[in-house]
Amino acid sequence: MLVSTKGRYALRVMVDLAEHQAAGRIPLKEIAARQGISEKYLENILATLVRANMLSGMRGKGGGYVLTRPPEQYTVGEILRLTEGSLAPVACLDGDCKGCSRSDECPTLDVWKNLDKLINDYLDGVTLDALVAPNEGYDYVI
Amino acid sequence: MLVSTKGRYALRVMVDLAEHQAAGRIPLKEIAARQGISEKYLENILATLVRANMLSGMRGKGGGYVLTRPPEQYTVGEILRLTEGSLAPVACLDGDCKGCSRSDECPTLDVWKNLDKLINDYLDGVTLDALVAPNEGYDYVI
DNA sequence: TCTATTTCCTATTGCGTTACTAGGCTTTAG
DNA sequence: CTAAAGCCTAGTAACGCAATAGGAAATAGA
Repeated sequence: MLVSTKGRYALRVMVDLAEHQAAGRIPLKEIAARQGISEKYLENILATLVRANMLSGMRGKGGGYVLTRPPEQYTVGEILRLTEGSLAPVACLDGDCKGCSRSDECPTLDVWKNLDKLINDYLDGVTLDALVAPNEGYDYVI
Repeated sequence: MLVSTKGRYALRVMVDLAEHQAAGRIPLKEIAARQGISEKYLENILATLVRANMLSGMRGKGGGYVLTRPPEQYTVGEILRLTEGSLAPVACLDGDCKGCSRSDECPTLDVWKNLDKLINDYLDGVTLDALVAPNEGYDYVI
Protein backbone atom coordinates (compact mmCIF):
# COMPACT_ATOMS: atom_id res chain seq x y z
CA MET A 1 0.00 0.00 0.00
CA LEU A 2 1.44 3.33 -1.05
CA VAL A 3 -0.54 5.47 1.39
CA SER A 4 -1.47 4.27 4.89
CA THR A 5 -4.13 5.55 7.27
CA LYS A 6 -1.72 8.13 8.59
CA GLY A 7 -1.52 9.87 5.23
CA ARG A 8 -5.18 9.45 4.44
CA TYR A 9 -6.25 10.83 7.80
CA ALA A 10 -3.82 13.74 7.47
CA LEU A 11 -5.31 14.68 4.13
CA ARG A 12 -8.88 14.47 5.40
CA VAL A 13 -8.00 16.62 8.38
CA MET A 14 -6.33 19.23 6.20
CA VAL A 15 -9.45 19.39 4.03
CA ASP A 16 -11.59 19.63 7.15
CA LEU A 17 -9.54 22.53 8.42
CA ALA A 18 -9.69 24.22 5.04
CA GLU A 19 -13.46 23.93 5.03
CA HIS A 20 -13.76 25.36 8.52
CA GLN A 21 -11.10 27.99 8.15
CA ALA A 22 -13.43 30.84 8.88
CA ALA A 23 -14.26 29.43 12.33
CA GLY A 24 -10.76 30.17 13.62
CA ARG A 25 -8.95 27.62 15.75
CA ILE A 26 -10.50 24.17 15.78
CA PRO A 27 -9.82 21.83 18.70
CA LEU A 28 -8.69 18.29 17.92
CA LYS A 29 -11.74 16.91 19.67
CA GLU A 30 -14.01 18.55 17.15
CA ILE A 31 -12.05 17.32 14.12
CA ALA A 32 -11.84 13.79 15.50
CA ALA A 33 -15.58 13.68 16.09
CA ARG A 34 -16.40 15.07 12.67
CA GLN A 35 -14.03 12.69 10.89
CA GLY A 36 -14.67 9.66 13.07
CA ILE A 37 -11.00 9.20 13.96
CA SER A 38 -9.55 8.32 17.38
CA GLU A 39 -8.45 11.45 19.22
CA LYS A 40 -5.23 9.94 20.46
CA TYR A 41 -4.18 8.70 17.05
CA LEU A 42 -5.02 12.00 15.44
CA GLU A 43 -2.83 13.73 17.99
CA ASN A 44 0.27 12.05 16.56
CA ILE A 45 -0.64 13.01 13.03
CA LEU A 46 -1.38 16.62 13.87
CA ALA A 47 1.88 16.87 15.81
CA THR A 48 3.75 15.93 12.63
CA LEU A 49 1.91 18.59 10.66
CA VAL A 50 2.60 21.23 13.30
CA ARG A 51 6.31 20.41 13.50
CA ALA A 52 6.49 20.91 9.73
CA ASN A 53 4.72 24.24 10.08
CA MET A 54 1.81 23.17 7.93
CA LEU A 55 -0.48 23.82 10.87
CA SER A 56 -0.28 26.03 13.88
CA GLY A 57 -1.44 24.54 17.16
CA MET A 58 -2.25 26.54 20.26
CA ARG A 59 -3.00 25.02 23.63
CA GLY A 60 -5.19 26.05 26.48
CA LYS A 61 -8.79 27.12 26.51
CA GLY A 62 -9.84 28.45 23.13
CA GLY A 63 -6.89 26.71 21.54
CA GLY A 64 -6.88 24.41 18.57
CA TYR A 65 -5.45 24.14 15.08
CA VAL A 66 -5.44 26.39 12.00
CA LEU A 67 -3.80 26.25 8.59
CA THR A 68 -0.73 28.44 8.28
CA ARG A 69 -1.32 29.17 4.58
CA PRO A 70 -4.30 29.51 2.25
CA PRO A 71 -5.53 26.10 0.98
CA GLU A 72 -4.35 26.69 -2.58
CA GLN A 73 -0.79 26.80 -1.30
CA TYR A 74 -0.76 23.19 -0.07
CA THR A 75 -0.29 20.27 -2.41
CA VAL A 76 -1.53 16.78 -1.66
CA GLY A 77 1.96 15.54 -2.47
CA GLU A 78 3.70 17.52 0.24
CA ILE A 79 1.14 16.51 2.85
CA LEU A 80 1.50 12.82 2.02
CA ARG A 81 5.29 12.86 1.69
CA LEU A 82 5.49 14.43 5.14
CA THR A 83 3.18 12.02 6.90
CA GLU A 84 4.20 8.88 5.00
CA GLY A 85 7.90 9.65 4.96
CA SER A 86 8.10 8.93 1.26
CA LEU A 87 5.90 8.22 -1.71
CA ALA A 88 8.42 5.99 -3.46
CA PRO A 89 6.62 2.99 -5.01
CA VAL A 90 9.60 0.66 -4.38
CA ALA A 91 12.35 0.43 -1.77
CA CYS A 92 14.96 0.84 -4.55
CA LEU A 93 14.13 4.54 -4.76
CA ASP A 94 13.91 5.12 -1.05
CA GLY A 95 17.44 5.32 0.28
CA ASP A 96 17.20 1.76 1.67
CA CYS A 97 18.19 -0.08 -1.46
CA LYS A 98 19.77 3.02 -2.96
CA GLY A 99 22.92 1.91 -4.66
CA CYS A 100 21.60 -1.63 -4.95
CA SER A 101 24.84 -2.80 -6.63
CA ARG A 102 22.71 -4.02 -9.49
CA SER A 103 21.25 -0.62 -10.31
CA ASP A 104 23.69 -0.09 -13.16
CA GLU A 105 22.38 -3.07 -15.06
CA CYS A 106 18.86 -3.31 -13.64
CA PRO A 107 16.40 -3.56 -16.52
CA THR A 108 13.45 -2.58 -14.35
CA LEU A 109 14.85 0.53 -12.71
CA ASP A 110 13.46 2.86 -15.38
CA VAL A 111 9.96 1.54 -14.80
CA TRP A 112 10.22 2.44 -11.11
CA LYS A 113 11.67 5.85 -11.84
CA ASN A 114 8.92 6.67 -14.32
CA LEU A 115 6.26 5.42 -11.94
CA ASP A 116 7.72 7.45 -9.11
CA LYS A 117 7.67 10.60 -11.21
CA LEU A 118 4.12 9.92 -12.36
CA ILE A 119 2.86 9.54 -8.82
CA ASN A 120 4.67 12.53 -7.39
CA ASP A 121 3.85 14.81 -10.28
CA TYR A 122 0.17 14.00 -10.08
CA LEU A 123 -0.05 14.49 -6.33
CA ASP A 124 1.99 17.69 -6.47
CA GLY A 125 -0.48 19.01 -9.02
CA VAL A 126 -3.49 18.70 -6.74
CA THR A 127 -3.91 21.51 -4.23
CA LEU A 128 -5.96 21.43 -1.06
CA ASP A 129 -8.53 23.93 -2.27
CA ALA A 130 -9.43 21.58 -5.11
CA LEU A 131 -10.71 19.14 -2.48
CA VAL A 132 -12.80 21.60 -0.55
CA ALA A 133 -16.49 21.21 -1.34
CA PRO A 134 -17.89 24.27 -3.14
CA ASN A 135 -19.29 26.94 -0.80
CA GLU A 136 -18.19 25.09 2.25
CA GLY A 137 -15.28 27.36 2.94
CA TYR A 138 -17.65 30.03 4.14
CA ASP A 139 -19.33 28.63 7.25
CA TYR A 140 -19.58 31.12 10.04
CA VAL A 141 -19.29 34.03 7.64
CA ILE A 142 -22.33 36.24 7.63
CA MET B 1 5.47 0.78 -0.36
CA LEU B 2 3.38 -0.04 -3.40
CA VAL B 3 5.56 -2.89 -4.69
CA SER B 4 7.45 -5.27 -2.38
CA THR B 5 10.39 -7.56 -3.12
CA LYS B 6 8.02 -10.25 -4.30
CA GLY B 7 6.77 -8.14 -7.18
CA ARG B 8 10.19 -6.71 -7.96
CA TYR B 9 11.82 -10.13 -8.03
CA ALA B 10 8.99 -11.52 -10.17
CA LEU B 11 9.51 -8.79 -12.73
CA ARG B 12 13.27 -9.29 -12.81
CA VAL B 13 12.82 -13.01 -13.27
CA MET B 14 10.36 -12.54 -16.10
CA VAL B 15 12.80 -10.23 -17.87
CA ASP B 16 15.57 -12.76 -17.26
CA LEU B 17 13.48 -15.50 -18.82
CA ALA B 18 12.60 -13.28 -21.76
CA GLU B 19 16.28 -12.57 -22.36
CA HIS B 20 17.17 -16.25 -22.24
CA GLN B 21 14.16 -17.50 -24.11
CA ALA B 22 16.18 -19.09 -26.85
CA ALA B 23 17.97 -21.34 -24.38
CA GLY B 24 14.83 -23.33 -23.68
CA ARG B 25 13.92 -24.33 -20.14
CA ILE B 26 15.91 -22.57 -17.45
CA PRO B 27 16.28 -24.17 -14.01
CA LEU B 28 15.49 -22.07 -10.95
CA LYS B 29 19.02 -22.52 -9.71
CA GLU B 30 20.38 -20.69 -12.72
CA ILE B 31 17.94 -17.77 -12.44
CA ALA B 32 18.56 -17.43 -8.70
CA ALA B 33 22.33 -17.34 -9.22
CA ARG B 34 22.12 -14.84 -12.05
CA GLN B 35 19.76 -12.55 -10.15
CA GLY B 36 21.29 -13.00 -6.72
CA ILE B 37 18.04 -14.10 -5.11
CA SER B 38 17.57 -16.93 -2.58
CA GLU B 39 16.52 -20.13 -4.33
CA LYS B 40 13.90 -21.04 -1.78
CA TYR B 41 12.29 -17.63 -1.84
CA LEU B 42 12.22 -17.59 -5.61
CA GLU B 43 10.48 -20.94 -5.55
CA ASN B 44 7.41 -19.37 -3.96
CA ILE B 45 7.34 -16.57 -6.47
CA LEU B 46 7.73 -18.83 -9.48
CA ALA B 47 5.00 -21.12 -8.15
CA THR B 48 2.60 -18.18 -8.22
CA LEU B 49 3.53 -17.36 -11.80
CA VAL B 50 3.14 -20.99 -12.87
CA ARG B 51 -0.27 -21.33 -11.21
CA ALA B 52 -1.40 -18.28 -13.18
CA ASN B 53 -0.07 -19.82 -16.37
CA MET B 54 2.38 -17.04 -16.99
CA LEU B 55 5.18 -19.57 -16.86
CA SER B 56 5.38 -23.25 -17.52
CA GLY B 57 7.47 -25.30 -15.11
CA MET B 58 8.67 -28.80 -15.80
CA ARG B 59 10.41 -31.00 -13.25
CA GLY B 60 13.00 -33.68 -13.53
CA LYS B 61 16.32 -33.65 -15.27
CA GLY B 62 16.37 -31.10 -18.06
CA GLY B 63 13.40 -29.33 -16.49
CA GLY B 64 13.04 -25.66 -15.66
CA TYR B 65 10.88 -22.69 -16.54
CA VAL B 66 9.84 -21.00 -19.81
CA LEU B 67 7.49 -18.18 -20.73
CA THR B 68 4.16 -19.36 -22.07
CA ARG B 69 3.76 -16.36 -24.38
CA PRO B 70 6.01 -14.03 -26.34
CA PRO B 71 7.39 -11.18 -24.16
CA GLU B 72 5.33 -8.50 -25.90
CA GLN B 73 2.19 -10.21 -24.62
CA TYR B 74 2.97 -9.64 -20.94
CA THR B 75 2.38 -6.32 -19.23
CA VAL B 76 4.23 -5.23 -16.14
CA GLY B 77 0.84 -4.45 -14.60
CA GLU B 78 -0.46 -7.99 -14.79
CA ILE B 79 2.75 -9.45 -13.39
CA LEU B 80 2.72 -7.09 -10.43
CA ARG B 81 -1.00 -7.38 -9.73
CA LEU B 82 -0.62 -11.14 -9.61
CA THR B 83 2.36 -11.24 -7.28
CA GLU B 84 1.36 -8.30 -5.11
CA GLY B 85 -2.31 -9.12 -4.94
CA SER B 86 -3.28 -5.57 -5.82
CA LEU B 87 -1.74 -2.32 -6.95
CA ALA B 88 -4.26 -0.11 -5.19
CA PRO B 89 -2.47 2.88 -3.64
CA VAL B 90 -4.86 3.00 -0.65
CA ALA B 91 -6.89 0.44 1.29
CA CYS B 92 -10.09 2.32 0.35
CA LEU B 93 -9.85 0.94 -3.17
CA ASP B 94 -8.89 -2.55 -2.16
CA GLY B 95 -12.02 -4.32 -0.98
CA ASP B 96 -10.98 -3.86 2.65
CA CYS B 97 -12.40 -0.43 3.18
CA LYS B 98 -14.71 -0.71 0.19
CA GLY B 99 -17.97 0.85 1.17
CA CYS B 100 -16.26 2.87 3.87
CA SER B 101 -19.59 4.44 4.94
CA ARG B 102 -18.00 7.82 4.33
CA SER B 103 -17.25 7.18 0.69
CA ASP B 104 -20.34 9.11 -0.43
CA GLU B 105 -19.07 12.32 1.07
CA CYS B 106 -15.33 11.66 1.08
CA PRO B 107 -13.57 14.65 -0.46
CA THR B 108 -10.38 12.71 -1.08
CA LEU B 109 -11.81 9.66 -2.83
CA ASP B 110 -11.41 11.14 -6.30
CA VAL B 111 -7.71 11.71 -5.71
CA TRP B 112 -7.26 8.02 -4.88
CA LYS B 113 -9.30 6.89 -7.86
CA ASN B 114 -7.33 9.07 -10.24
CA LEU B 115 -4.05 7.92 -8.76
CA ASP B 116 -5.10 4.29 -9.00
CA LYS B 117 -5.96 4.70 -12.66
CA LEU B 118 -2.72 6.52 -13.37
CA ILE B 119 -0.64 3.75 -11.82
CA ASN B 120 -2.48 0.85 -13.42
CA ASP B 121 -2.68 2.48 -16.83
CA TYR B 122 1.03 3.19 -16.85
CA LEU B 123 2.04 -0.30 -15.75
CA ASP B 124 -0.40 -1.92 -18.16
CA GLY B 125 1.19 0.06 -20.95
CA VAL B 126 4.67 -1.35 -20.40
CA THR B 127 5.27 -4.77 -21.93
CA LEU B 128 7.98 -7.22 -20.99
CA ASP B 129 9.82 -6.91 -24.29
CA ALA B 130 10.34 -3.21 -23.60
CA LEU B 131 12.53 -4.23 -20.65
CA VAL B 132 14.67 -6.72 -22.50
CA ALA B 133 18.07 -5.31 -23.31
CA PRO B 134 18.56 -4.90 -27.08
CA ASN B 135 20.09 -7.95 -28.76
CA GLU B 136 19.99 -9.97 -25.62
CA GLY B 137 17.04 -12.05 -26.66
CA TYR B 138 19.27 -13.91 -29.07
CA ASP B 139 21.79 -15.75 -26.91
CA TYR B 140 22.32 -19.28 -27.98
CA VAL B 141 21.05 -18.56 -31.48
CA ILE B 142 23.71 -19.13 -34.13
C1' DT C 1 -5.04 32.10 41.91
C1' DC C 2 -7.63 28.10 40.69
C1' DT C 3 -9.67 25.28 37.24
C1' DA C 4 -11.11 23.49 32.99
C1' DT C 5 -9.48 23.04 28.53
C1' DT C 6 -6.44 22.03 25.22
C1' DT C 7 -1.98 20.92 22.90
C1' DC C 8 2.59 18.60 23.42
C1' DC C 9 5.71 14.67 24.34
C1' DT C 10 7.49 9.95 25.08
C1' DA C 11 6.51 5.16 25.40
C1' DT C 12 4.35 0.89 24.68
C1' DT C 13 1.53 -2.73 22.72
C1' DG C 14 -1.11 -5.85 19.65
C1' DC C 15 -1.34 -7.42 15.20
C1' DG C 16 -0.67 -8.40 10.49
C1' DT C 17 2.55 -8.61 6.68
C1' DT C 18 6.94 -9.38 4.63
C1' DA C 19 10.89 -11.95 3.63
C1' DC C 20 12.68 -15.73 4.16
C1' DT C 21 13.84 -20.84 5.66
C1' DA C 22 12.98 -26.01 6.22
C1' DG C 23 11.88 -30.41 4.88
C1' DG C 24 9.90 -33.66 2.31
C1' DC C 25 7.37 -35.40 -1.95
C1' DT C 26 6.89 -36.07 -6.97
C1' DT C 27 8.35 -36.11 -11.66
C1' DT C 28 11.60 -36.86 -15.39
C1' DA C 29 15.75 -38.07 -18.37
C1' DG C 30 19.42 -40.95 -18.96
C1' DC D 1 18.04 -46.71 -10.29
C1' DT D 2 19.58 -42.23 -9.59
C1' DA D 3 20.49 -37.46 -9.91
C1' DA D 4 18.28 -33.32 -11.10
C1' DA D 5 14.76 -30.63 -11.01
C1' DG D 6 10.02 -28.56 -9.66
C1' DC D 7 6.02 -28.81 -6.25
C1' DC D 8 3.83 -28.28 -1.70
C1' DT D 9 2.94 -27.15 3.17
C1' DA D 10 4.60 -25.15 7.16
C1' DG D 11 7.11 -22.34 10.15
C1' DT D 12 9.56 -18.15 11.93
C1' DA D 13 12.00 -13.80 12.85
C1' DA D 14 11.69 -9.02 12.20
C1' DC D 15 9.37 -5.04 10.98
C1' DG D 16 5.92 -1.50 10.34
C1' DC D 17 1.23 0.02 11.12
C1' DA D 18 -2.54 1.48 14.01
C1' DA D 19 -3.67 2.62 18.05
C1' DT D 20 -3.38 3.41 23.19
C1' DA D 21 -1.55 5.34 27.75
C1' DG D 22 -0.23 8.70 30.88
C1' DG D 23 1.25 12.72 32.07
C1' DA D 24 3.47 17.61 31.49
C1' DA D 25 2.88 22.29 29.97
C1' DA D 26 0.27 26.24 28.40
C1' DT D 27 -3.77 29.24 28.18
C1' DA D 28 -8.22 31.69 29.09
C1' DG D 29 -11.64 32.76 32.07
C1' DA D 30 -14.00 32.64 36.80
